[in-house]
Parts: sequence; structure tokens; C-alpha cells
Amino acid sequence: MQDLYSDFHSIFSVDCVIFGFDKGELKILLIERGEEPYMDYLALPGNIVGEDEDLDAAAGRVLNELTGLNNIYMEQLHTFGEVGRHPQGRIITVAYFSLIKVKRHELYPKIPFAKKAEWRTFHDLPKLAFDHSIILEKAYRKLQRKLRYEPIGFELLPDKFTLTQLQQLYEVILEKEIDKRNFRKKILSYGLLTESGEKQKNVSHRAARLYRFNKRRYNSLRKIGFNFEI
Amino acid sequence: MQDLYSDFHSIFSVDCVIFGFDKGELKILLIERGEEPYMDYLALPGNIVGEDEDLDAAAGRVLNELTGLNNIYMEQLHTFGEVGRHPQGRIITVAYFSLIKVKRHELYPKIPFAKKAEWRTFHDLPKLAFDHSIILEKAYRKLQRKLRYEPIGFELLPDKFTLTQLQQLYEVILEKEIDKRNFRKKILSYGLLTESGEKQKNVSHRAARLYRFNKRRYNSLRKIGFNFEI
DNA sequence: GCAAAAGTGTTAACTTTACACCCATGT
DNA sequence: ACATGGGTGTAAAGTTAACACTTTTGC
Repeated sequence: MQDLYSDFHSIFSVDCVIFGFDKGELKILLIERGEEPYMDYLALPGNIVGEDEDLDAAAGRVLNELTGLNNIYMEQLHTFGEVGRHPQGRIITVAYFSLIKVKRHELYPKIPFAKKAEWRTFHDLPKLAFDHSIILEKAYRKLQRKLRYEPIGFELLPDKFTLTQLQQLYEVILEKEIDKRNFRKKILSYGLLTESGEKQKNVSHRAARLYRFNKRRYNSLRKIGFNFEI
Repeated sequence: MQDLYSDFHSIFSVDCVIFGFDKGELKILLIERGEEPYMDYLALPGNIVGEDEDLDAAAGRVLNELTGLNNIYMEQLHTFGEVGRHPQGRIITVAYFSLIKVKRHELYPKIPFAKKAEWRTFHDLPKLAFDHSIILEKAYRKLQRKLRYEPIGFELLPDKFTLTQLQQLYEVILEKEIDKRNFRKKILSYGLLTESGEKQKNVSHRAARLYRFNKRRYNSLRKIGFNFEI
């Protein structure tokens, strides 16, 4: 090992791409950096991986320190390792990816590395720190792909949601219009939505039914080879 | 940067998962290790990334040094960074993924780190060095997914191939039987295969037509939103 | 009573599936 | 002449796509 390490030293970091959905818009969770380089820039929540820390664990810890979020399941997106990507040296970053419900979580950075953490509208962003705009672009393409083949829209909506909210989510993320009747027919045909029995309140039009996603049913269907697709 | 690096030092490596297809079997390109640890074990071609080397470039260089292959386009698969994955210390590895034509390439390791490089039958492998069996498992799942949604089977076959060869490739990799007439109808309907005009030679049955994959046509169809699926 | 979004069904076009026999070639 | 794999078509079932009006609610 000695000779391996004598060669050259490097660092790896994790960056977290966390998508949300609110008021009909796709959101992304960013921090405002409190340190150089890229002081005051918006950036993905990310930091150095510890010596005795698994990558997945590091992603969870870093996200918690910088945003206050806890126990968020993330999956790996891609590793970015271009020689010049970090101005301070050779830092390779493993990007992680998750979808969460905006309303459910409060945001409060625990270390001054992040001045604040906030939801920003994905379709209206300035240039981010480092190569984070590139990372985000890749994450968005993955989100679009996943949305079509896995029932992940529900991760982004409140527990109870209307079919119109769900349809708007698909339209915003896939960037295309969808026929209302066909959408409802298809999504209901899977039997993955349960009527909550409740309706919208205080809306100045006919109140829509609120549905819940039936995750248990999805898991058992998946075991017998069911493939979601929209 | 100084304080970053004072924290702790780490190493990253790349490992290459190269699939091939020959005599009706899925193949994987492995090396026999010429060094400790895991001396004499079969392993994925992989090694340490250089200080001033992009990850993608490192994957290409390492593959060349260990197998003699050159100019192989690889895409990233996943990064494996569990704390205990390497017996000699904290080594995170970025796995790469490619499909190539077995017959087209000769194999000869250029450095003694690999005693030899050879094609092995994927479905009949011993335990590999390090966590390479896990990496390979993940690569295989990716191969299955990609095969259904991208016309990648052709990367694994000779330039000219019969429809039966192509169908067998799908059957072996997807691990299921496919109806001959329906398969032919569908694959031909895309218009991505060109008849070469030639037929098989020296076969003791009716000689099959040899087809070529029309990559240019695929690229132009893709631009206008075509999605391959089998 | 009006504005706003919810909710609903049918038809035609297309895609998928299931299925069996004759053909060409080498031995 | 036989063994081997090559090559072909149809009909029924299922899926997708296109399309417009009535209902409920708050103001």
C-alpha cells in the first residue's frame, strides 16, 4: 500500500441532487456557499468524504450537515472526475440523486460551509459553482427517464394529491402536454392509486378527489414482473 | 487545498467491464492477476488513475495496458467505494462498461500486472478478485436493461450477422425465449438492418441471409425522436 | 350566473401475441 | 432421403390516440 499511496494523493467528495415539486414547478435543493472558492454561489449540497466512511453514508451525512435533511434515500447518479473540475486540486465527486416532498422538510444548514439551503426553481437557475450545472443537467435527464418507467412522481407530491397535480408533474418534467382522459385512464388502470375519500377544500371550482399512492401494491406487482410505464 | 489534503489521502481506480458474444454465449473479458493481492485470481481489467488523467482517459489507458485493446468507447457504470472493498486501503473504483466484437481483437497484456487477458463465459465464472463479482452483476443488469431499449446487440455481433444470431443474443442475455416470426417482424420493421446480399457459407442447412446494422439510419431516426425497443 | 377546473366514454388506428408449415442445403 | 435451421402470414386480443361536453364549487 505504501507504494500505492506514494504515487499521488487525491480526494473524493459527494454532491447531492435533490429534486422537489411545488406549485406546479420542478424544484432543486441548493446551498449558498459560505466559503471560497465560489463563495456566495449557489451549489449542490456536497462535501469531502471521510476516511472511514462509505460513499452512501457520506452522501447522507453531507446532505444532513448542509441542509438539515435526514434519512433521505439517495441513489448514485454518476461520478465526475475531470482533471480541471475543481480549482483547488484533484477532487473527484460522486453525485447522488433523490426526490423528496418539499413541504415535509425544514431546511437549516448545520455548518457555515453553507450560508443557507433553499429550494430553487429548476427551470430558472443562475450558473452554479464548479461543474454543478453539468451534474444537474445529467440528473435532470435521469429524472425524465425514470419518470417514464418507474412510479416516482409520487415521491415528489404530498401524500394526498389530485390526478391533475400528478398530470402537471408529468407535463412539467417531461416538457410535453398530455391528454387528460388518456392520462387518467392509464394511471388508474394500474390500480396503484387509492382514493383517500377526501376532496380538495376551499377551491373556487369543483373539488377534486385526493388519491394516495399504494406502495405495497406496487411492490407486490413488481415482484410478479409488472412494469410501470407512462 | 493544503488543509483539504491534510485530512486524509485516498486513491481511485478504474475497472472495465467488457462484454462480448461468441458461439452463442455471453462473454466477459477478464485478466489473470500477476500481483498480490488476489494473485492468480481472475479480475476485471483495472488499475489506479493517474494524477493528471481524466477518468475516461484512465479507463482507456488501463484497458489498453492490461488487454491490448485500443480505442474502445466505454461509458460509466457505477462507482464502488465501500470502506472495506480493497484489502490495502481506501481505494474507490469507478467501473466502466462496453460491448465489443470478440473476433475483432487480439489480447496481449502489456504489463505483468496481468498475466493474461482472456474471454470467459459469463454464465460460468469462478469468484473474482476484490468485489468484482458484484461489479459484474451490476453491469449485467445494465446490459439487460440497455439491450431492451437501445440497439446495442449489434455491437456484440460481427459486422454481418443472421437474424437467428441476433435473436439468440437477445435470448441469452435476456434469459427468455422469443418467438421467431414476431422477432423478425419487429426488428425488420425498424428499417435498421440492411441486407448485405451475402449468405452464410458451408452450413449444412439452408443458408441464412447476412444483415448489417445501419448505424447512420439509426442516428437520423433518433434525432427525430425514434425509440428503439424490443 | 359565471369562471374555473373536475370528471367522464367511444371509436379508429395500431401493436402485440399466438401459432405451423414449406424451403434450401450438406451429408 | 433425411436432418438442420431458414424463412414466411394471419387473425384475435390488447393498447394507444384522438377528441368535447357536463358537473361542481366559490365568488
